[in-house]
Amino acid sequence: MPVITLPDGSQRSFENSTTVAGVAADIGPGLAKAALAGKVNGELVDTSFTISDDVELAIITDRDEDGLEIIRHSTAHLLAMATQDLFPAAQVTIGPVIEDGFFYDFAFERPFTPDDLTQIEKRMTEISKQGLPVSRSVMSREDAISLFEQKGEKYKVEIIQDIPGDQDLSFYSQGDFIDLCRGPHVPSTSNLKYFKLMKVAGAYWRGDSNNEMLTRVYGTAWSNKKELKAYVHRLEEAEKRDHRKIAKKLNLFHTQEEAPGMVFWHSKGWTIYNVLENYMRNVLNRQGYEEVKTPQLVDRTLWEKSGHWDKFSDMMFTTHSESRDFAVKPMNCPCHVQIFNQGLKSHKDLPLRLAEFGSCHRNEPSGTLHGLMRVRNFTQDDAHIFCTEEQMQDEVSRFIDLLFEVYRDFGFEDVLLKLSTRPEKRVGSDEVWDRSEAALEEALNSKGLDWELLPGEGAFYGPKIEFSLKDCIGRVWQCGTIQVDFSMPGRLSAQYVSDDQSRQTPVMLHRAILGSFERFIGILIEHYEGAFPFWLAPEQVAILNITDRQDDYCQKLSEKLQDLGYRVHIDLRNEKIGFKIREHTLNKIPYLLVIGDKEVENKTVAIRTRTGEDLGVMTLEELEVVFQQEMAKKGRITAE
RNA sequence: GCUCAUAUAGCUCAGUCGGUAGAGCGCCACCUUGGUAAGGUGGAGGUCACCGGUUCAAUUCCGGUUAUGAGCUCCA
Repeated sequence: MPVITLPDGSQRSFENSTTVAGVAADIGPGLAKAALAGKVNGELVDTSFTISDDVELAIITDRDEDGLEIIRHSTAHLLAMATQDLFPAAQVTIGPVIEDGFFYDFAFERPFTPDDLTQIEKRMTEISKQGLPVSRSVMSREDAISLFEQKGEKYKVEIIQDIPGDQDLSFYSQGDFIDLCRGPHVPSTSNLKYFKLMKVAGAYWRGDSNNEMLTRVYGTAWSNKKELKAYVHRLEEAEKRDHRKIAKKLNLFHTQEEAPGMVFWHSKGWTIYNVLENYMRNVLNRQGYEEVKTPQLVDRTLWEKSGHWDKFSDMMFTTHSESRDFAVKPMNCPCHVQIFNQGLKSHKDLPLRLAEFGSCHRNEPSGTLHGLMRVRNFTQDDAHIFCTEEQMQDEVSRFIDLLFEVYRDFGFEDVLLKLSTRPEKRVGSDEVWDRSEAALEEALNSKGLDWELLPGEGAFYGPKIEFSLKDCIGRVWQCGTIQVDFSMPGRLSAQYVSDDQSRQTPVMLHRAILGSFERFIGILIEHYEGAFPFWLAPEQVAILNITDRQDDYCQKLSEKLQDLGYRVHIDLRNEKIGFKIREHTLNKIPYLLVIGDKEVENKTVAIRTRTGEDLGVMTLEELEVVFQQEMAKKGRITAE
């Protein structure tokens, strides 16, 4: 006689064992219809789950986050069923839930076309309308293997064979479709109504590029029509933020076939770049970094010594002169060690922080290039900190503080942190890896930061923390990083004299805050949707005359503001004021100064923002105050 | 690098079931001197990405190349 405790604390008792669906029906017919699954003592189960003991139970509907996830998971099954209905030769593999939707990977003799997707989606709707019951069953491994072998589903057989242990496996079927799955699933295909297939793509079996490529179908699913529509709308809005589109409109940069993965910076984009570089230069100087500059072309032998040639030679651009091989530098660190190695260093010189805005080239695979986010020629706000092992922790900690301080200047509050640990292919002893991983982890934990562990994702020479930001459609891009390196200083013979006169090898920390200027600017464009805050805007203020009677005044005003260090766009064209305002507003210039006879007479400016706000008329002195406040604020979100 | 898709004027895009192309915006000239998101008139501008094939004829069909886009793999 089970007693069931519901989330609100109320209890219901039943004569005999019942099911989740039974409890829902007991509460009310509305809930019975809406129930998608249950949560029994914190564990998600199907509505058909039998309850015979006293339990805590929550009925899951499409209003719960868990409910939405179940809908997406079940929709992936619906997709697989529809696909096999239409293309019986297609083999099923995996179909997980992802952010905003799901996908399913199929093995088929040819990739699906957009037309196929339309057909599949139509079939999914039909199956949904049939309201096929979804039922769970349990099979032994042997039975499961023979069943799927008989069906010719060799990928499923492989998956089943890889599940460890001898426990029975659960299966879900709807109509004559059956799939291996842990579940839970919705009780009926009629619970799946608001979905849309989004795109086809290739994906490697088991994520390994040595394996065959499968056809992946992406879809999205929601609990109601409104949410589905909102999602589609959100995607359309995000597309407008695409940095490649905005860059064209605002004339920031372009790329062309002759230089794939490299950027032709136009004047306006390059202005932003320079503002960023000078900003970082100031930040780093204040933090005790020394700026250096090292060669673009360096003899192959240095890259062999550093270990990079071994791992990355095929991704380096090389050139040849006077019977020597050179590589265009893919990174700055070996060069910085060369500077460190000039002159005997003392422990009193540490930590020594060498910074360089070094332009690097990497021959990234063509398929990975992406606007400004992934390029073949980029410049990092790169620096290497040479320090003792004792100093390492403090340097890492100081760096993290600095990074967050810098990010706040751009209004970034949402930063994803990841700690990547030792990969299979690596240099250095396990003991050294233990210590460096612990140092990074401790630095994160001591600040109480949330972070994600990525086992095996570290660089070959050491573990790293990555600081990532999201682009307009939620893709995550790594920007900042700090990496511990116990190996390269030794490989390149870096040494210092310790306080006991012995020669020691320093630890090297590789670190960048913005990461590549290219990528960071890409993120900034999307973050601000092209409306850069005053301190970053390529043109900060536009001066517009009403008629040519005000030309002289406008010229003098422009010179004055330029002398004060502001970036001025002066527009004395013979156009109507409305036309000019529209144009410069669309170009997202933060402030527009309108100058007519009245302003000339009173030595004032009429000021208007790009958001259409009229700030009235003010003197040059008052204007300066406005501008100074803007400069000081940078891109910070003022918390009030 | 892999899979699929795409490539037409400076930009956004239409079009040709095979007979060498069009719109809007922008650009140029002239008129207009106009007070807060588009004044008027006229004009110029394209080897339809590149290389081959089929054809009397290819921007259009087919193949290849390059670049771009989405995803996968990779990212010192």
